[in-house]
Amino acid sequence: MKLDQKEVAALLKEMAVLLELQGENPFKVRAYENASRIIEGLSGDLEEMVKTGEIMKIKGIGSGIAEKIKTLMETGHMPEYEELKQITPPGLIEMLKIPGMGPKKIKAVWEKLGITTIGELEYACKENRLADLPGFGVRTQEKILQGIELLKKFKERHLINEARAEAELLYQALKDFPGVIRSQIAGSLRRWKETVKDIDIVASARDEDRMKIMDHFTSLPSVETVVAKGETKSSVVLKAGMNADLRIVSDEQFPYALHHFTGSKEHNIAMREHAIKLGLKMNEYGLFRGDENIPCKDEAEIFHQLGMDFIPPELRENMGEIEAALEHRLPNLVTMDDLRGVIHVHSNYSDGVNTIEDMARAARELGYEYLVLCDHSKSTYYANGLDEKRLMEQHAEIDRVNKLFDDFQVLKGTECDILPDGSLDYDNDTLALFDVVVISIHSRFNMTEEEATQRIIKAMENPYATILGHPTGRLLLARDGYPLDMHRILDAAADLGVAVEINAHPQRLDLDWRFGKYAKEKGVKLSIGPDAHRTEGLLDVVYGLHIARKGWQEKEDILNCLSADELRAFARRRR
DNA sequence: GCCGTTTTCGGCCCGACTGTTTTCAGTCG
Repeated sequence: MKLDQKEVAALLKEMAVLLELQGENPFKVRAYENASRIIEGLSGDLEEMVKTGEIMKIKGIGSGIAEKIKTLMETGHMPEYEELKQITPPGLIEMLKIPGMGPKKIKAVWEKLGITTIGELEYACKENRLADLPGFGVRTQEKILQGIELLKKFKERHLINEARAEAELLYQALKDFPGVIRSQIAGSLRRWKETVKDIDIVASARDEDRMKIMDHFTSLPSVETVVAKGETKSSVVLKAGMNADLRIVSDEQFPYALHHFTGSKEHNIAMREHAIKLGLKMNEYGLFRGDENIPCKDEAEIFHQLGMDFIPPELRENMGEIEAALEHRLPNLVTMDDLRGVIHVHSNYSDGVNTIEDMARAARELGYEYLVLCDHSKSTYYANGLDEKRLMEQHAEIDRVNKLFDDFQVLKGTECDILPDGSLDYDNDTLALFDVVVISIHSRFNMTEEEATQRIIKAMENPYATILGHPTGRLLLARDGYPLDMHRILDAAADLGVAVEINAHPQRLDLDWRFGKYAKEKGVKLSIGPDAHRTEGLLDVVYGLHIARKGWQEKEDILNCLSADELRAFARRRR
């Protein structure tokens, strides 16, 4: 039975949830959560590592979990998991999503009242049956009902561009409000996670100003309901359907609070464990030796006090960044200023809104040196893909536009479809006309993992393929990608010298950043592509850039950092 | 369940807020 590491990771995560609902030792629960994350981010052959026992050398995986993974990979079963699954009604897992319902309360309503679904829970609240349980009361009951309402009304996660827009509104309303000294957006938004659950903002102020800032925050026009309101922390639900938290600390405490609320939780735990090793204590208010705070004026000083280089927020996922910071081998992450060209945009020759000239002017305006125009190929008839005849017209238009500038150029590219059998949508004579060929899948999503992986590898073997576009085809919060063995794809990309796209559209962000380190280890070049269908879409590059940073990418790893001529040469060298 | 520059046992990050309690448990991040 073949299980990939994603499936093993998912099973370990679920194991953690099941154990938690059984009231197991919280540290045991954490052990499973950690193991899940480690396996998910593992680069290397999991099956091999399990077989050789190599896996136990990784911090966080001991004999117990290693043994369970071994059994799972050999037999396809994990008896402990299956037993727990047997005795745990699935509705209990759903209940964890209700704000205010944790494992203890769920266990209580299950054991005392026999409640196993959210529907039953809602009914029981309305019948006033929860109020008499020990540790519960009328207020608890109301809160749970409210939580169920919120759950029904709002999605759990939000796209990064939508959350950033809301966060920016709150931040603008707060940053110059009287009494606010420093303020910043923190949380997963600052770490540039591809989707976010809520918005976190940290501010500093004098004690006597705090309450009026909280009053201001909780009564902003985008706020729908106030969930909690205290002197240091307030929590609201926005009309846009997401939660937002504001924390206020003193200005001396601001750097520590900013670090704390930037997270991730896993990163913070690991940081504190490291602090303890140095005889220090760390929390959101300071870095303490005994009772004495070690003063730090910004985040960088906190890291330096702990013997580390500054860790950029994107890397704070406890996926090796702390060790790297201690050994002074953090990557020098790629920046917006390093990007010289925009790769992968559409024009009105296929399904874009704007003309080639519009797109070129907009890209030039943003400071880029070149644009790689990649309209669709002939099979994507729904997107007005170009047949050979219209392609010639388009190339003539590109030549015309290129005469308009002496400091900017449009390169001839295509987003050429990968057909179901892995061949490309243009013949090689036609492909030879392009400077850059992006190849992507837009049809037949329902293949098996093996078929889809083969299909893509075969397409990459074509010597005219330059970049694999949006490799999984996922649409965040809407559609999973087709199943792929991404490690094999990246291995093949490395062998063949094909680059892989980080599609920067906020609904894609595909290649997933979790594969960034693996791609880097293998020497696969990545390309940041906004996939823009109108001039405004060029701004999406920023999302792709930060996803690249999250995947540990440096300037040398990114195709967009090449000059136009270097990019042409990159494409030519495998023809 | 994991881990060890005191340790193979006894710890395991830390604090705010809420609601149920008269000093604390549960949840959340």
